[in-house]
Amino acid sequence: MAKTGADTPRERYRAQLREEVKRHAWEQIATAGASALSLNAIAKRMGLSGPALYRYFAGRDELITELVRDAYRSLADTLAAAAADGAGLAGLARALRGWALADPQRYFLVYGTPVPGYRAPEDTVALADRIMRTLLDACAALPPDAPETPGAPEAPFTAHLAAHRDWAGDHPATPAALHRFLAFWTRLHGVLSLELAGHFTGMAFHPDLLFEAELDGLLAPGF
Amino acid sequence: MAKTGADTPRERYRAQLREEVKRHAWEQIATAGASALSLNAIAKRMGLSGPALYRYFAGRDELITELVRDAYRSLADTLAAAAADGAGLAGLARALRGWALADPQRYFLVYGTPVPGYRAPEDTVALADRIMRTLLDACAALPPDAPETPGAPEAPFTAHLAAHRDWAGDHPATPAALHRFLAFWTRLHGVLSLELAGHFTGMAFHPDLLFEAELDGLLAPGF
DNA sequence: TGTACATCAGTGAACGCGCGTTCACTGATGTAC
DNA sequence: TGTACATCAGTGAACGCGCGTTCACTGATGTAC
Repeated sequence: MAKTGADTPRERYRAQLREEVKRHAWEQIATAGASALSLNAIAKRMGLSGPALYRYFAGRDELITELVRDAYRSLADTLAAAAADGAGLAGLARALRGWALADPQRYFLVYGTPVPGYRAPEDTVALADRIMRTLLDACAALPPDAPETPGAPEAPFTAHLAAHRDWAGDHPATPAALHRFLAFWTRLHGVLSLELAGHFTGMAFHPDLLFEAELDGLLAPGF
Repeated sequence: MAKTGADTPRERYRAQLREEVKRHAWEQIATAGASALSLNAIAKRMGLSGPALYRYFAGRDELITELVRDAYRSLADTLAAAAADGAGLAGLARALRGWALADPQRYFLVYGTPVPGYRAPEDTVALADRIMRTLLDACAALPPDAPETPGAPEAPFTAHLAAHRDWAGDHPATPAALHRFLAFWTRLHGVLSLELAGHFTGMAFHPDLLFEAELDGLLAPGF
């Protein structure tokens, strides 16, 4: 009787085929980029006729939106699983890197160049929040910075965050933790996105060592 | 007699029209992203017929390549001008940020999500090198880190760079300077690209303050 | 267990679109004597 | 300064392509009695 989670053979088949479409979509994105995604091409690859897919997706846009949602969910789950396994901030960082390396175009679909017109559906911000909350938790869980040297002034941006912490909602993170979270996010994204985009090719160093070096800096007191 | 720089009226006109095409191309990219760039659409907007543009560009690919080249050149020139004005690393950072904010899609065309198949033409790596060299110069020009506390070990990644500095060619930068350059590049790219992609919207802090905070960290000894 | 009906997956044809690109041609602009 | 010729910008028609999407239809799968 439950409407959600109905499990007739037909519904199972539908869900299965939707998944297969998405698998092919990811393949196509990996090969030619997200802008080249085409319903007809996917159908052809699956041995179906073009219009068949309209039984499963309202159109190209819904498919892309679904892929974005899946990417967010996958990353959120990966980080949540790492956190549940007791990973600290360093563990989360490495989980993030692993996730990104596993499928660069999936990473870019979420954090890459935005298409000027595109507006992400409402519910993806909740998914993005889940990711940020997990990272923020780990930042807040770090041992607080050295017993405040009296007279050592807070970083100006940390002070600024104390006055602009609305976006963190009711999260009990200190301004310093918020600051560390933002540094964590932006620095690791910086290394990762340049690495994935191939901007380090031709340079002989190992990107994972640069990643670890940045991570080290983020874990240091005062970072 | 000089083949280059010939300046007949016709050649001036050609150059002028090529520029106009590129201006429209940038507008189109800013509105709908680089993947939506279309020669026909540009021609229409200029009041010309589609095939007319083939007098000026061999095709869509040559136009895009030319835009990439221009973007690289523009950034290289901007940084070189700042350096010539006596700007240090902080000044270069702010020049970079100004350049990126002036036209986000231009920034993304160079440092954004790569199209899987695309191979950048050979001469753009030389332009990318010019940019990196300017930044590397500024990193090398910083006062060297505090008189090495004896026993304070070098960061492992700095040591790694000492053994993998080929990409810096004959640049007389110390491994520490190379390391600082990479941190500079990746951290600022991290803040910038997330800001330009709109990932901070909804958070109430000022991105320029985060940028300055990261910059501060990069200028500190030991960063 | 068997028949009658409803549901739904998938097809093929079709529409309109915009794209990149080629080609033969017209008309204006510059050049040489 | 004037005429004859070459150069080149831009046009319009055309080709082939793949796209997203709609629609009427067939045939298989499930459901109810």
